[in-house]
Amino acid sequence: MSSPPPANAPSKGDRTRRRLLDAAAAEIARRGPDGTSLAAVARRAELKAGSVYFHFDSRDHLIEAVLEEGVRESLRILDDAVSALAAPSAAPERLRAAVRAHLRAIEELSDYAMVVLAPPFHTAGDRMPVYRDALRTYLARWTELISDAQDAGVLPGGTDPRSLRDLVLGGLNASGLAGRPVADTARAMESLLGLDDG
Amino acid sequence: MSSPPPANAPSKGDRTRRRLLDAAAAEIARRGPDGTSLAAVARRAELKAGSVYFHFDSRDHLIEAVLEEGVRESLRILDDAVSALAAPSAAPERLRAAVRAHLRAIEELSDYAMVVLAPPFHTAGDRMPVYRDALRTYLARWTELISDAQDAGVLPGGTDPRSLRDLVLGGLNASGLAGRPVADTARAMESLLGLDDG
Amino acid sequence: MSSPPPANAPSKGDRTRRRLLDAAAAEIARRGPDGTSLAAVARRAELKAGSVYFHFDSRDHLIEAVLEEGVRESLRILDDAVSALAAPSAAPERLRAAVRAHLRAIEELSDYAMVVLAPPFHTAGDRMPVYRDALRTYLARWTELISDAQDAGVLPGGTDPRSLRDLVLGGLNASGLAGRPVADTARAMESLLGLDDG
Amino acid sequence: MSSPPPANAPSKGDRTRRRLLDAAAAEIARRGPDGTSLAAVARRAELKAGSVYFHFDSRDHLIEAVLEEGVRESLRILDDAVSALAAPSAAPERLRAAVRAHLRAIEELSDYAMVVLAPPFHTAGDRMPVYRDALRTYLARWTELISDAQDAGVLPGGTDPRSLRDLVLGGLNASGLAGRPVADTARAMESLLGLDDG
DNA sequence: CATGAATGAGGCTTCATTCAT
DNA sequence: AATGAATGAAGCCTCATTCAT
Repeated sequence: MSSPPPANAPSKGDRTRRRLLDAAAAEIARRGPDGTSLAAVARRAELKAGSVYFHFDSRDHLIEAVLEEGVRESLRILDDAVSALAAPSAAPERLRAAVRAHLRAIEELSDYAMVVLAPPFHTAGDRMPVYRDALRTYLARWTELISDAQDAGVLPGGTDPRSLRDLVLGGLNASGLAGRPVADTARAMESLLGLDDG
Repeated sequence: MSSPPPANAPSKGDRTRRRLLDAAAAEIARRGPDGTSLAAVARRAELKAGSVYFHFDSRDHLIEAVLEEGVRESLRILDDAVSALAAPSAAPERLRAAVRAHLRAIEELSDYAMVVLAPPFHTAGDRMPVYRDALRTYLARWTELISDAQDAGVLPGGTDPRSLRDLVLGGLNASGLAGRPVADTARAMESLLGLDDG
Repeated sequence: MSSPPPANAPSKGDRTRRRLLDAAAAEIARRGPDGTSLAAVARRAELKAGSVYFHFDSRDHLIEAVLEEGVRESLRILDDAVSALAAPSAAPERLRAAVRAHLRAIEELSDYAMVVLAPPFHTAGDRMPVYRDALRTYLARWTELISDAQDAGVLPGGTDPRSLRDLVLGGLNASGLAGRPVADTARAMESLLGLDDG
Repeated sequence: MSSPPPANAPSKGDRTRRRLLDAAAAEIARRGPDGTSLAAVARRAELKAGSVYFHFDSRDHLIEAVLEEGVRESLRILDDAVSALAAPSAAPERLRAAVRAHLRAIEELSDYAMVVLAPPFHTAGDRMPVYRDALRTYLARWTELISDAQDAGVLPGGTDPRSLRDLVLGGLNASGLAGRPVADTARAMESLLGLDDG
């Protein structure tokens, strides 16, 4: 017979769930949340549409899970990068690390990043509280970083840090989602932010 | 018995067409192109869904008309602003005028701007050549402005001007669409671009 | 001003009505009564759909007028041909004249014939009494001709003449509508009916 | 708890599919392919319109399946009848068997036959290649039979066998579809074709 | 006479969802 | 854990028809 599974191995159900999340992320990245049909996701995951309901309560719950996972992973990458700095580190240094982390997230998360960062998807937040809260946390973290940099004189004070944050994140996302080379984008943004040299 | 209409008065059809475009812009701004149903547009325009076909060939044609008008108007505002400068004017001056024009477009065009600038809508471009071409023209104009600014030493050379362009436009759009005060956004962006003083 | 029209000249309305009938016949011949839309007919007649209602009470009335005209003309051709024979003429001679007249009708009436003779259109008869009655008259005339030929010993007696009539007309119609050369069809049918030589 | 189904029992899906085909045949026979609405078919099959799509890709595919099945069954009946003759059998004998087979098909296939044989339905062939090909095969088989009969001197030579075939099939169809007694129609056609006695 | 504009009904199709198996 | 089958709502579109102009 088959040998017993290792202790922490993902069960069959876990693996199917993962396939569904990946399939949904791919569809959402290509067609947007509204253009994504359960049938298309199921097909991509090699399942029938009805079977999705064994793993998720509804189409919206599946989509929300994808969006939330995207933001949560982005936050993890961001926090890891900032934590990895020799503490205590200066605001500009942290800001530069954040810029790079954000771009790395876009690169590494592929479909999940596309799904999360494209601004118009934010409208989905209305119906999806878990996703909305995760996004708020992510943005709050950035607001802090920006605010600190303003206090340190690296960024212009007297401006709502959220405006600056949107300017920075919006720029990074647009460039990243357009497929510009990450190194290019990073260098240009760091130059604009006056973070050129260590 | 009714007095004759003035020479250039819009006909009843013209007025209905305009109502439809505005209604569609509002819906698209709120739900995205894919989330916009013909019935919702018609309801907003106080028409029945079937009547839309008297004015547009299909839902897609209507949506494309909205997107295209948004970009076209944005381009007009941009070109007007740059042309209004005392010629010949320097690259930085032109860039600053463009930044302000773009923000003004976001403000003035309201729904149409939202519709046009939100990056993910770009996917709609696949099926909508007229919109796609208009968008290309708009982006090309910006690439030029950026490139000139690079040549003038205001922006970092050695970077693909399209990366810089996406950074700038992406930032402005995100900030503008998020409803940040335009003055704030303008000041912050000009500071980042080193355009602070004349 | 314009000179007064000649006494019996068709009025403008008459001419439009004729254009509509011809256009409808063409559409019906190509797509069948159910596949024929008012818009298509109007387009072919270079009118707008709404204008049709000035000339006909409804789409069904227009279609019925076409069908009826087709049968009426076929009957005229048939009666003319039989009347033209040197009276009194024998049954076989009359039958041969009828066969040739029917084929000539198919040829000359073109769209109108196609419209009339294709059996499945008979279902339209349910809603269209004028057409149904005209068709009955036509079929009755043929039943007589067949019956006379049976009495004259040219066709097998002891068979319901209507069965024979359907056999003959069905064959002629199928061959004619399939576009077989009329001479071929006529010769073959006359041979089957034993009408080869005078 | 329920006893296991017999080996070759049709599944629930098979039975629904059959109900749909029958319902569609009935509708087509009564209103023609163009007059047949999905809703009407679904109602007759005691299903909702949308459910049809679980079994067929589109309304056109369903209709084509009906037409094709009608011709295919007719061909089977024809081939069975001719094969059943003591081989080798003479051309006239085969032709007589074919005439009777064709009439039997009209009788047995009921709605399916009506659907298949009514000439104007041929226009449907444009969009329906499977049906078109089946029909061609059927007609080709008849052309052979006719041609052989010509060679054997039973039917007039010097005439395109396809004209003769249309004459014969058109006659049989018209008479069969009009509901004439099959025995009457068979006797009359055999008399016309000179096939009266063995 | 004819058009422009609108309507309401109906048609085809997609889709999220349910449920028995 | 997954499928087969069905549903009902909704979406897009066509069309006969009406009516003011």
